Amino acid sequence: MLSERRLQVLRAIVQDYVGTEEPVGSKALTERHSLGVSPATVRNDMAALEDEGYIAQPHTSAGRIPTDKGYRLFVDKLAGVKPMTAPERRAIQNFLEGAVDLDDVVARTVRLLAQLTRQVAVVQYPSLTRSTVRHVELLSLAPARLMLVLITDTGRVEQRVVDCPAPFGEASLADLRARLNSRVANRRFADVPSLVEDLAEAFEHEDRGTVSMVLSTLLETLVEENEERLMIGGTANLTRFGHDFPLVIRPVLEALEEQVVLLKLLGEAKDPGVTVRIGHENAHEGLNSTSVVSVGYGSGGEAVAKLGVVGPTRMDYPGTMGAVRAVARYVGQILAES
Amino acid sequence: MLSERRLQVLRAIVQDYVGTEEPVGSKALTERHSLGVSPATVRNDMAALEDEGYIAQPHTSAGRIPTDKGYRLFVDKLAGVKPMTAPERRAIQNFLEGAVDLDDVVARTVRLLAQLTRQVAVVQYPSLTRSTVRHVELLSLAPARLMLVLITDTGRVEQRVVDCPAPFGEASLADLRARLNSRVANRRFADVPSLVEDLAEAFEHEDRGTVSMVLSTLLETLVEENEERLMIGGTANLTRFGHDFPLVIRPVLEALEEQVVLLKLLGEAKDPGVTVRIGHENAHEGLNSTSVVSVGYGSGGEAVAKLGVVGPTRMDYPGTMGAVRAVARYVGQILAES
DNA sequence: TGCTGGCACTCGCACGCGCAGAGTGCCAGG
DNA sequence: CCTGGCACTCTGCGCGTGCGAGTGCCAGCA
Repeated sequence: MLSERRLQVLRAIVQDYVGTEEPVGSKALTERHSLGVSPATVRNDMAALEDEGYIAQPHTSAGRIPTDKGYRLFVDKLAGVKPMTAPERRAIQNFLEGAVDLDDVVARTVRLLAQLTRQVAVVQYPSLTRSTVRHVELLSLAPARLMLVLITDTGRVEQRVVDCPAPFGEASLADLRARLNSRVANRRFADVPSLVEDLAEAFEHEDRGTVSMVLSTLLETLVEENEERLMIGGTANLTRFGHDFPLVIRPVLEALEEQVVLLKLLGEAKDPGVTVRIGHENAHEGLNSTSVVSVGYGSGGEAVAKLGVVGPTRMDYPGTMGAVRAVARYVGQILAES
Repeated sequence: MLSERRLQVLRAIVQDYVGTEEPVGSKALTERHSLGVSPATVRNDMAALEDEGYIAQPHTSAGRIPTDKGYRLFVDKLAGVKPMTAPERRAIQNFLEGAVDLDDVVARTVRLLAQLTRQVAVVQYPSLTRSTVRHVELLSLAPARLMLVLITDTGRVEQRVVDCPAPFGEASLADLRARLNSRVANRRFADVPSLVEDLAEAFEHEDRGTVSMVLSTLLETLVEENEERLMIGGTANLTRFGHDFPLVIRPVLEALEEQVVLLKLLGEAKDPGVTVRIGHENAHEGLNSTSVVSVGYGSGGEAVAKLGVVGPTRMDYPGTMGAVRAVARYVGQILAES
C-alpha cells in the first residue's frame, strides 16, 4: 500500500506533467509543491511509484511521467471533479438556450464542449430506443408507395419509404394511421413491437401485405442501431496533442470517423456519473494514447444518450470531468423544456 | 507567350512534384520525361517559367515547385480530366446503390469520395431552395401546438414546432393541410411564397393568427440558409498533407468545422462543370495552402447541391477531378431513382 | 526506521563542424 | 537556339563535444 506522501507525490507529478507537458524531476517537484521533504526523499518515493507501475521514465535519467495506471489512480482517488464557476454555468445556459431545434441543440452542445475542454467533443443524438413515440405519420407518395415518418418526444424525426405489394387506398391509409397512433403514441419504443403485432388482422385481406410491411419497416426503424447518429467537433484541438504528430493523430481521426467505434466507446460508460477511460483501457487500438470522458444525459431522470470528449491521456481530468458533467446537465434541462 | 516546350516542362514539373513531393531539378526532369533536350536547356526554360511566376524555388539551389499560378495553368491548359476506369465506375455504383435513405446516400458519398481521392470530402445535402415540395404535413401536438413537417422530392425532411396564438381545431387543421398541399405539392420552393400568400384569407377570423404563423414558419424553413447542412469525411487524410504539420493542418480543421465557410466555398463554384480553386484563390485564409475541387450534382438536369474535396495544392488534379465528376454523376442518378 | 545531503554516473540535447550531393547560373562553342 | 562544362551555393546529415538535468546509491543523522 502506498503511503499518503507517495500519493501526494503522484498527484503532484500528474498535475505538473499535465501543466508543462514535460517529464517532471524530483527537484522541480519539491520546488513547486511544498511537500516538506527533500528531493532525495522524493526520489525514493518515485522509485517506489515506478516499481508499482504508476509512473515511468521516457529515457534513463529523464524525469517521470504518469502511466495509464497512474492516471487511473489519480482520477479514482486523488482528484475530484472540478465544478464550473458561476459565470461558466451562466455562459453554458445562455449558449444552449438559443437553440431552435434538435439539430441545433446537438450542434451547440458539441461546440460548447469542444470550447470548454479544448478537446474533441462527441455528442450522441438522443437515442431512439429509449425515447417515446410522439407521432407516426403515413403519407401516400404514389398508389403503391408510402412514406412513414416517426416523430419522437425528443424532437427527432425518422422517415422511411415503403414500397407496397399492392395499391393502398386513402381510406385504408387513414385507418392505419389512426390505429397506429392510438396504439403507440406516447409509448416507449421498447414496448412498440408487442403493441402492434396483431394490427394486420384488423384489415382486409388485400391490405394485409402492405400493413405488415409498414409495421416491419416501423420496427426496423426502431431497432436499427446503425441509425444512432452522432456529431463531433473540435477536431482542430487535435493539433495540441503532442509533438509527434501524424503518428498519434491519424488513428484518432480514423477512429472518429467510424461512428460504430465511437458509439461503442460512449456505450461502454455504464455508471450514472462521469466515466473516464484512460489510454489502453479503450478497446480501440487507435485510441490507446487518448482518454475518453463521457456521461449520459437525458430529458428526464433517465439517460437517453451519451456525450463526452476525447483527448490526450495527459489532460486536465478534474476540469474536463466538470465541464462534461455540467454540459450534460444543462442539455438535459433544455431537452426537457422543449 | 510560353513556347510549347516550356509548357511541357511545367507539366512535367507538376506531375513529378505531385508524385514525389520534392522539389524537382532539371536533371531529374530530363531523365524521367523524354523531352528531347538537355538539362541545360530545361534550366533556361525553368528560369523563364520562374520569371513568369509559374514555379518557384524554396531555397536557392534547390529544385523548383509549382506556384498556385503554375497549378492554375496546369489545370486550365495542360491537363484534362482523367476518366474513371470501368471497374471504378462499377464500384462507385455498387457502393452507392446500397443506400437506404438520404442520410445514407450522403454518408456513403462522403466515404466514397474520401477513399477515391484520398482527401477530405465535403458533400452538401440537397438544398431546400432548389428542390420541390413533395408533401407538407401538419400534426397536432397539443391544442395550441403544431408540428410542421416538410418533405422534399430529394427525400429530405425538415420539421418545426409552431406555438399557436389560439387553439386550432382538428377540422381547421385538416382543412389547412389539404389547402396547403393542393397549392404547393410538386412546386419549386422558390415559387411557394407567392402560392400561399393569400391562404389565410380563406379561414375564419379566429384561425387566421395560427394559419399565418404556420405559413411564416413554412417560409422561414424554406429560406433558412443556415439550414444548409453538409457532411464531411476523410479528415484522416489530412495527415498526408506535408511534413510541417500542425501549422498547416490546424487552420484547415478549423475551416472544416465552420459550415458557413465550407458552404461559401462550395457555393463559389459556378460553372456547370468541375470547378477548381487553388491555394490563394480561396477566400478563406486557413485554406490558402489547399485546393478545392467541387461540382454541382442533382437528381434531374439541374444541380440541387454541391460536393467536392479539399486537399493540398499539390494534388493529382486530373484524377481528383475525374473522381469528383464521376461521383457527382452517380449520386445524381441515385437521387433520381429514389 | 526513515529522512537527508553528497557524489558519481548516465543520458539526451543543442551546438559547431565538415562533407557530400543536388541543383543552379552563366558562358563559350556548335 | 541548344549543349556541355564549370564554378558556386545551398541543404541535410553524421559526428564529436560539452552541458545540464536527473538519477541511484550510500553513509550519516534524528
